[in-house]
Amino acid sequence: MDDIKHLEHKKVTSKDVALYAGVSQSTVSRAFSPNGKLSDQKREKVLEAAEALGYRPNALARGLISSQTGLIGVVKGSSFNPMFSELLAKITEQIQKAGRQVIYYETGYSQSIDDIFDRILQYRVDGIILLYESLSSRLTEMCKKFGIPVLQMLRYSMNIHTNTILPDNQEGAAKAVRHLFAEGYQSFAYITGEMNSSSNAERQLGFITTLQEYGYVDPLIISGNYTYESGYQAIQELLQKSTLPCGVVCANDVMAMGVLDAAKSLHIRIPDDLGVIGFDDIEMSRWPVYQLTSLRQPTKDMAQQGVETLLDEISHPDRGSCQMMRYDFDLIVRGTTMRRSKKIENTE
Amino acid sequence: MDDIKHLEHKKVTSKDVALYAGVSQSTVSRAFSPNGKLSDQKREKVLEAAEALGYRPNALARGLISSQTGLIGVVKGSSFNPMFSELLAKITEQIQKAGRQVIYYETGYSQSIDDIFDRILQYRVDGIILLYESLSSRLTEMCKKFGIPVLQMLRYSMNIHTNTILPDNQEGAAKAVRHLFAEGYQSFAYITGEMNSSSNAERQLGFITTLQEYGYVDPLIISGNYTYESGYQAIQELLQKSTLPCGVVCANDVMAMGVLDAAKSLHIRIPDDLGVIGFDDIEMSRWPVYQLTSLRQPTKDMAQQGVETLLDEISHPDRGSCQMMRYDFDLIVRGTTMRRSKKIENTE
DNA sequence: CTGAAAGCGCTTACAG
DNA sequence: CTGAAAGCGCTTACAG
Repeated sequence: MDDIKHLEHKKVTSKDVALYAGVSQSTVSRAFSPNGKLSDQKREKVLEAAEALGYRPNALARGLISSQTGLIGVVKGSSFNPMFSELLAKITEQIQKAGRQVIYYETGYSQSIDDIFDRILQYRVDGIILLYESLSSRLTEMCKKFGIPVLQMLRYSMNIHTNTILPDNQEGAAKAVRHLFAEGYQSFAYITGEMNSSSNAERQLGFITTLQEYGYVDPLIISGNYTYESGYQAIQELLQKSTLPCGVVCANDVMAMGVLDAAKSLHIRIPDDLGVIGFDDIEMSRWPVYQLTSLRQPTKDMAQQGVETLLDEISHPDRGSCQMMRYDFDLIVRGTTMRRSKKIENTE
Repeated sequence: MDDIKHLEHKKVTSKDVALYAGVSQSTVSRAFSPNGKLSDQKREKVLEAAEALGYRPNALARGLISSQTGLIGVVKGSSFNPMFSELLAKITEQIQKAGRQVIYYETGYSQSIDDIFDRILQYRVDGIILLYESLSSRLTEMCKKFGIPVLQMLRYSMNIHTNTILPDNQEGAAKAVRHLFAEGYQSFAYITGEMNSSSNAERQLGFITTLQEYGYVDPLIISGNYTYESGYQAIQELLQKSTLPCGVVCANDVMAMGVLDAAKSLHIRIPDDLGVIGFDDIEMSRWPVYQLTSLRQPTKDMAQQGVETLLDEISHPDRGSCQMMRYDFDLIVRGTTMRRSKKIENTE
């Protein structure tokens, strides 16, 4: 029993450390405060005592009194897309680096986003990041009332004024079209993602308007839903309504792979008869069997800039900024579109 | 200016609500406590006032006094494997359902796991879940001192006594071998994952011991590292050292896909000449081009049981349990191994 | 440079 | 059933 009691010095407080070090409790507090002024001598004494007792300042008590909890609420929309996990990882990294913590929520299960916000606000987070999840005006209002900055990432909500970070979907699609054009395709098609996705809408718009610049009106649009199966099936409609060779832009990589696999089974030559581009540049795009040309989101930049912007707003609550920041896709060119470049290579 | 001040009734406390409702502050507190006894009449009054003022109890103050913060620290090892993201999602779901919050950390970046634990402990979490991350004995000791229960998932640390949840890797590999045997393969190979992975070690062991039961000693083991490329290359060694037909067990699906793609390029017939099984049952395994037989981890059960076990330990800190819980893989049979069953189908 | 004291927003015995 | 009061573990003016 004595042993156990000896081990159980769990709840060590600044008072205990003060007693042990022979200083006041305020001095202990100062030793652990970033901006606490203290003589080096005393600080060392306190730190030694703290070390000996296994003391760690209680972040809750700290947060309660200083009204900075160090907590950032991160709410992720539920989705199978690995890009979101990647972005979550990078956001987490940035927040950790800044000495803050992520309090994490995922929507789409039992909890509605309203319930989640209710909880987040109870924990008095310093700020909130929404990852692929949209914000209602009611919630925006609530955050404003509580003075909590919000950052939206990857999703755009109409009439909601918060800082927002998005890839430049329209320009990404434009890059895709220009590339296909440069490779010599003269017929074009776009396979859509889900209809309620703002990313899809912007990509489709970019596809259409860029083709208009080249004099193509009313290009072929085939309905998909971001799944492999929908890409696999899209090829039928494509063959009916378009002539080969054709350049196809898919709203994501997974669909593009469906297109490629279906095309192979029909002995359609890639990239000669069919050029294919996807969005996201997922890991598989590099695989020898696919060699898929794709548009990659600059997740690292977005995460970095996003966290920086949020932290900036936290330290300057006065300026209620609401910028929309767009980030360019990188076009990663691979075998599924290298029609002309390949030919040149071959004839050299 | 008046407008702004009017909007800025941010920090509403229980005191404000008490004043508004004409009751004492303790009464307000009771109205929001799960086990606070209060007359329905007063409760209603308080809830109305709270609603009117936009009051939310401060979880930090609550945690400070009740020494239950409602926070569960979740630490995920950095990895590209989408299975971990899936498990994270399901763990998060369970924790949310239980009315607690996830405070999330990811290792592998700048932060060492020691630093992460330092932060976690400052936030006085009620418990910690380690997801594919191993625990040192120093940290285990520390958590014990603080009285914080720890659950390990997907990784086994020697001599570390905490509750642990793992898939039954050895039995999973055994299932794979038995299935290949039933499908008529008489030659076998295993392609390994990374050497420091306990999952790989267990799967390899299951592969070898099960074959021994069938009288096969010293089966072919080919080195891989969980990547597509390593699977793609493994086929060369396989063709040199084994005879077709051969049944191949791969330590994960991604490698299995490398094997399949390489085999196709060499015109090896699947499943007649080569049977292939992977682990994880990732989304792509279902794709028509792969139709990969795979072993699926019961992530939902593991998440459910894991969170339940942890919460149980939190409410009963006395019994310092340290169980190892194993979960069976489900064998999902698809085209890459249906040798005999396929033949039967064909001849019918 | 340091200590005594007030207070952050709650919960919970303790009375009545 | 309800209120007054103590206290959770800190930070931070306020003195000295």
